[in-house]
Amino acid sequence: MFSKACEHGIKAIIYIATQSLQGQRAKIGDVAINSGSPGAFTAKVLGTLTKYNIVNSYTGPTGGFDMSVKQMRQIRMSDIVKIIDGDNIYNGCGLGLSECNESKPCPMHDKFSKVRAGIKDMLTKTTVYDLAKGLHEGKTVLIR
Amino acid sequence: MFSKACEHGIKAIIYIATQSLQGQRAKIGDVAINSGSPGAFTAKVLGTLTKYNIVNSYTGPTGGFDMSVKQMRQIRMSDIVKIIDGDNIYNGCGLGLSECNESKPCPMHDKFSKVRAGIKDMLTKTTVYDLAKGLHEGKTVLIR
DNA sequence: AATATTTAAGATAAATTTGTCCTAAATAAA
DNA sequence: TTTATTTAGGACAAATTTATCTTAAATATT
Repeated sequence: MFSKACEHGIKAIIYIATQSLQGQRAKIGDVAINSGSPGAFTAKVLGTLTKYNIVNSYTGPTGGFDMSVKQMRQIRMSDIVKIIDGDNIYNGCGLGLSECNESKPCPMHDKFSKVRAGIKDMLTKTTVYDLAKGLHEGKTVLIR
Repeated sequence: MFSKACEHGIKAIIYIATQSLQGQRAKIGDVAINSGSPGAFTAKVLGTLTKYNIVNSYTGPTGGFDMSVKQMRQIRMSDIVKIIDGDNIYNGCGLGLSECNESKPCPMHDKFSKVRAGIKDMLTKTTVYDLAKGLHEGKTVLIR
């Protein structure tokens, strides 16, 4: 469904958000340990997300990553997925055709587009804050 | 969503089914041309699907692939996807955790499992015949 | 029986994704 | 100003997926 880069990116963002809720910046090492993801790899993904103002980064001692509550509430999972994996998941053909639409559909188009709409809807309605809250309250986990 | 192997496999199966509806076996070369997929690669996927009795293969002149109408009506897209891509799409965690369930869920579990159920439902309710019919009637296409 | 045609299957190659490593740049603190 | 710490980013490596190539096995036809 999502690429590994995207999975790691999402987990990292959720962890950073929970730390930010506690007034703490998260260093990439902490992020890696607490989100169960490879540090250097995740660092690159966070670099991309920083460029898009999804998360904020700071160099030097006391540096790390953080998010404002405003960011957490505004940024939707659909934004993050789109930045990392592109929008193929929202618009792409289920059978990989370069184009596929109502007027010239692939055999799965009708049924597939409904599923896709469901995914998009779900990701669009879910903010970083929504997910960070569950983790912060101990109702969900990032590692197993 | 699906791997390339799965996309090519599904397209190939749908093409073979339409040919079978016309009483014709499809050779791998025909399949490749008419489903827009790489022949040798798709041949391997069809080899796997043959092993699982999704499709029938015959060697020698007049050989090729075909499906009975009974097969087309019984075999669901979920069967094909499971054989090629495994059942991660039905049961896997959206964030890639090795385990993820109600009692110890990842932050996306609740919302993600609904989406997954939608995908599974769609694939389970769609048979090869359903899709082959649309292609056979010229309502859908395999190449663009 | 010989031949031509087709799938089967293993080896190999190319491309993409995932992951690591190392150096540079930024910056807080001593 | 020096030092230690952290992200940034390029080069590189490993793993996986996608795709090709070649030979063997099966089989219909002559």
